[in-house]
Amino acid sequence: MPKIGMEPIRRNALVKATIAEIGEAGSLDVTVSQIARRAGMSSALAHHYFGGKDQIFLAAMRQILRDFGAEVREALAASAPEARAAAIIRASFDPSSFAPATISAWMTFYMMSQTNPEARRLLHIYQKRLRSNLTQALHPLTPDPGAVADTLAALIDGLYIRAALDFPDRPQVATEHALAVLEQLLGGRE
Amino acid sequence: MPKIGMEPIRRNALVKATIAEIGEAGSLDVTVSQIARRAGMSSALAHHYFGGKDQIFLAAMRQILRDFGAEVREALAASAPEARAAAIIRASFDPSSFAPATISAWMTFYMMSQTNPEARRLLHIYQKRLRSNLTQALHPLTPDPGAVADTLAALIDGLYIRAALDFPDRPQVATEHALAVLEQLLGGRE
Amino acid sequence: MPKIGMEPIRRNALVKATIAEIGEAGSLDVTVSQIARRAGMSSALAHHYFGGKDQIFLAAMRQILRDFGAEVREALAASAPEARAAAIIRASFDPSSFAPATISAWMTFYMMSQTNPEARRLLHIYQKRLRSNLTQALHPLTPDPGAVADTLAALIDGLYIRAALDFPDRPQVATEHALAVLEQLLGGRE
Amino acid sequence: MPKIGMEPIRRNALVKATIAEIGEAGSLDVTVSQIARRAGMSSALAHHYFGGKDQIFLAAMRQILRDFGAEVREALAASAPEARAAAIIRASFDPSSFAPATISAWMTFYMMSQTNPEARRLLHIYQKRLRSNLTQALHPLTPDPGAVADTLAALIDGLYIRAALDFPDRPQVATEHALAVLEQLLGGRE
DNA sequence: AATGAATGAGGATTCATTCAT
DNA sequence: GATGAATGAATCCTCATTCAT
Repeated sequence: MPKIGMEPIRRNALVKATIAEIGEAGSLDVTVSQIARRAGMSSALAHHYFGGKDQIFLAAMRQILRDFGAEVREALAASAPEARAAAIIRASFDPSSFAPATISAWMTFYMMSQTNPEARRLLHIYQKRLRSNLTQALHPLTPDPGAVADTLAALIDGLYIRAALDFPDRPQVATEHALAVLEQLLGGRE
Repeated sequence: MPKIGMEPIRRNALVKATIAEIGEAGSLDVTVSQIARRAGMSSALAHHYFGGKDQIFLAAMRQILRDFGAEVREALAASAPEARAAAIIRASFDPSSFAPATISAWMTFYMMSQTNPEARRLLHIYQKRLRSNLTQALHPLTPDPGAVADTLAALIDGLYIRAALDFPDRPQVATEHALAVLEQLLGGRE
Repeated sequence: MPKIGMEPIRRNALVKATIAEIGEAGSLDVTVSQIARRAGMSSALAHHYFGGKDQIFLAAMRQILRDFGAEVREALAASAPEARAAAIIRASFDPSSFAPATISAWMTFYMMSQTNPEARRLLHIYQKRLRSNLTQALHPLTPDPGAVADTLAALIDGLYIRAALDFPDRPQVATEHALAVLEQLLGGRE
Repeated sequence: MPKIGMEPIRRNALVKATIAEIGEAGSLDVTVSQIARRAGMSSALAHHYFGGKDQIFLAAMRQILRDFGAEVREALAASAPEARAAAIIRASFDPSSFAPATISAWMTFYMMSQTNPEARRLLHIYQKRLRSNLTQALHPLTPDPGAVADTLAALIDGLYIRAALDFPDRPQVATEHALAVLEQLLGGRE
């Protein structure tokens, strides 16, 4: 007895299942059937709702990006103006970003960006937003917030990849590292 | 007309073909047959020489790493002691590192590292070597070469990914950016 | 036009096709595609329903064993107590057991038993059942039904293999042979 | 530096290696390369000497049959006339016949007989010889040596298969069993 | 809304066999 | 006599995707 208004519930379940499944597999080598089974439905229905595997994954990635965005917004709202840049850094290395599923999703996302335009578009949006957040946060702290933001953004990405791939215990080290650099970059001014 | 001593030739051809094919496809979604065809042999022979697809790719990655290592060594040899850190940075953003094939190979490599132990081992070796090179180069320039090396290494990775994925024209920007940060990090001393 | 409830039909068709195909080939050197084609479906569907080639074959063997078991049961039901041992012998050499497909299946089954645990399990079950049937049938006829049953069971297997491999026309000879031995073995009592 | 007169040595090594390899694999699923490697030569040479995989295996089977024939001959020569039938039975269940390699070879041999004429021919020869040996041995003991020989031959095959496939420890049981039946079959006369 | 049924297309891998040296 | 080189052909299996119900 098909219910009405199931669509958002189903889509949500699929997104969650996708993230979980990718996390367990460590890569995108996950079948649509596996995802659908975990989400409690047939693979046909998954296709019905999303149109194809890529789009299922993209939806999952959008979710991850959305969650991260929310985290950043919260962190910013709770911080004094001078602490906002640090807050962004802390959010970037939040343990939730180091869940195996999230790491795998990011790697897959990077790979996909090279051939899938929609993935590339998404990635650009994310990067622009991060840069904009950083620039704004740095505004009261340095005469050239854009330059510092660029450096920090790249550093965050680099530290993330290294922390993710190398040593599962390095998120904290990465945070401290980035914070130290931030200080140093700003310190040059004083 | 089978000649003797073909093995190294074939292996080499396969490695080259793998890199080229990955470059065109933008991912590891390349069949062994495609690679073998481009290398001018049957897929069976490719298997015969390497044992499997993963090992073919790993051999290709080793080649890329080897090439990069050689480039760094050359750059170091040709530089005055104070210019060595800058030389490593320049080598890291050498146009050869931004060939689509190289970028795709790196992404694939990152992905593989999450599940394939041999890939992970390779990646660690590469990272250790880069850090060691940087530390040594920074020795005459700063009292804490290790810390600066860590920052630079992460920054290089971050800038590389961003340059690779975002804007195919940004290698130069990345170089300058990294060099500027280097100066700033060292400048903290003065 | 996919109907619902096809599974048992498909499985059945595959089992039949497997037996037929093995019969024609004289061995398990039959591709899943051949079997599937004969069963009127794609090889992918065959895999979907059975999971793999071995399991397809095992299902076919189970069918053969089941058919044989039914035959024995019928023969036993229709026989007077003193004639039951003879009935089992007759059933064992029924022409249906000498269909090329059945012979090939048995040979394959024997081979498989050496490496495949499930096949070995099945074989043991079959042998236990045969022995139990024989023992029960011999109960009223001899003081040591177990010993006679063992001899008869081995004799039946030996005669079967010889009849199957040697002379396609020997089933009858085998039956008579086994019946004569039965008499002799029991005659020892008198 | 190719030596002269290597042919018999090579052939012998290959036959031995084939038996060993089949024994380890438990089936004919052994590659020519494996066999050749174990025999210390290239697979090409194996082909050169035997022409093909089937013929390599057939040569191995001939060896097994020859060994068994020799064993029987020896046993017969060492026995008093009344003990010859028993000697054949004992030879048939000699531990050497239950080496995994031998068992697997026999199974393979049976399978092959169904499609390979040369294998079938070989099998017939073996069976005729066994029957002839048994008949001769039974001559002084029973008025119908042919009939008893047929029964014993079938029983031996049946017990062999059962002993081989079921319980690796049953050779002795099989021997005793066959000897008991022999006695009984002859006893019917007295 | 939901799914069981079904498949085409492909893909890694294996192997017996051939051949030039 | 001996082999490294090479491959064609095959085979199992997987999976995203479609469709009738």
